[in-house]
Amino acid sequence: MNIKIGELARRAECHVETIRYYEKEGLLSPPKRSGGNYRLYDDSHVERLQFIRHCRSLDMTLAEVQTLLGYRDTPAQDCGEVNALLDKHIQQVEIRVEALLQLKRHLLALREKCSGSRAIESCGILQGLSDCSCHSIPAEGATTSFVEA
Amino acid sequence: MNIKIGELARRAECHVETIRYYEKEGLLSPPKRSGGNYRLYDDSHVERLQFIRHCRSLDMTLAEVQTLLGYRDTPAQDCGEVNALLDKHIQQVEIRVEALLQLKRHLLALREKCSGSRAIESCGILQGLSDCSCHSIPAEGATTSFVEA
DNA sequence: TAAAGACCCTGTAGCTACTATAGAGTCAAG
DNA sequence: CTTGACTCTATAGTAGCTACAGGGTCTTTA
Repeated sequence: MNIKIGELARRAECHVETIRYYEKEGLLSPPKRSGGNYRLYDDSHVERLQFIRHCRSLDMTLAEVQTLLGYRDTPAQDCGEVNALLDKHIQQVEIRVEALLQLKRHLLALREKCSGSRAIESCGILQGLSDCSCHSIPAEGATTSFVEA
Repeated sequence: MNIKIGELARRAECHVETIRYYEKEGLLSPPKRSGGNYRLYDDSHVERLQFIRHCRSLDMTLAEVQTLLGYRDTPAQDCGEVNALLDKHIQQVEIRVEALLQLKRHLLALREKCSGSRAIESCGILQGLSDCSCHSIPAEGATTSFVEA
């Protein structure tokens, strides 16, 4: 079974460019090529790419995905480290949720400061934004980035 | 009152490079220079930069900050649009929180699949990650990025 | 046989909001 | 006069792609 990159992309629901990017980053090993220099994939590539995309949809970094792929590739070990990686990832998500809820509280407090259609000069929101008394910066590790659809 | 960029950075609690970056991006207008070509700032710059940093700590994009600065610079208007911008921003935060909670549910479900220290081959988590049946991609606009401390 | 269209190739630049260098110049204190 | 703290510009890097440009390949149809 030899499929070209477009078909692989369709089966894993991702862009062709993303596949080439993963190859460049070492998550997918360079596949064999056709006479016309087209990349040729088989079922194992489909499965591996789906694994990667699934991890990405769970918001893991490519480094985390690399680690998991490494575990997959050495089946002799036990999977305690897989569990640990996932636990750590869940914890990071929890931290982000907390940071976002804190952020929302700040935004709502700010929004309270102006409810009407006042003149810009007396707008409580703009004034609140100039006031730096609550200038707290969210905790580190609070950064998110999601795979796009 | 003429302060140099380092002092401005100290007062707004941000990096010198960030200030130069904001100038390049048009959020701060180029200040006057000293004989030795040093940037010289005054109180209005301090206030404007604090405004920007406050907005950033609330996770607004630089484009949103630009818009708010624009409103500030035209005090004749009323501030209905300021309220609208903030409402939209709050809504985006809510969407992100929901996406993250959904993500956490997925991760916890995955984590349930393996609790022991089994051999890698039979690890339920790695198997779950290969299975693409729940391959849902988080909603757009779910991306977060925070100002770092 | 030729041309059109769909697909593929490499390489590079762009996105956000900075951060981090390199290599040079300025300025005040000792 | 030298040291050290500060500043300047310009450029490259971060994550994870995405979007070209400028070509080549393959299949189908006229």
